[in-house]
Order: sequence, then C-alpha cells, then structure tokens
Amino acid sequence: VRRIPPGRVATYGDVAGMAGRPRAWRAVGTIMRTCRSPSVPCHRVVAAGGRLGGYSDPRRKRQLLQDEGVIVGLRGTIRQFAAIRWTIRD
DNA sequence: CGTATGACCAAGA
DNA sequence: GTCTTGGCCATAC
Repeated sequence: VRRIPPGRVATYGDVAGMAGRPRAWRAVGTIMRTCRSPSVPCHRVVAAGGRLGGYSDPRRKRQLLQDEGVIVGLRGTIRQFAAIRWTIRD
C-alpha cells in the first residue's frame, strides 16, 4: 500500500492480488482497519468499481484524496477511476 | 482451539 | 436504483 503514489488509488482486490493472494480482499479490509500507521496511505485503497469504500472517518478519507487531486463524487464515486487506478505495472 | 465479524466482491432478485 | 446471498480470509474473542 505504501507503494501507491499520491493521486492514485488501488482497490482492495488489487492490493490482495499484488500481495499474491487474489482472494484475500476481505482480509485486506481487516488489515486496513487495524493499521493506524501514518506511513501507510490506507486512504488510497478504495472499493471495487471506483467506489470510495470504508474508512474510520469517511469524510477524512474523501478529504485526503481530494487533497491529492482525486475527485470524489457525492455518492462516493471516484472520477477518472480507471485512469488513476494504480497497479504494479503502473 | 471454535466461532463470529467485517474499511470486500460479484452476481441475483 | 435497492436489498440479499455465497464466498473469502485475517483478526478478535
């Protein structure tokens, strides 16, 4: 997750896949919930289909993303999702 | 150890 | 569009 550049996002499924466990997306959510380390930009991990997904404080998640230039619609839809989605291949 | 619970996902109804 | 279902797997208890 730390590899995700600012202004880019990855889905829970993407993270699981990059970790070599394609079916562990649900566990990724568990890990993100547990992880409080500021060095891990867990706000860049979003739900599949370009939706915002959960966070300890959803408003803060939206704020952090917006500060990096990621535009989030009112219903939690991420604009230009396909374009800013990040994977290992970049 | 067994069971429950999600910051999930995709498909159906 | 909404709600439900079955599957998943690391934590929490």
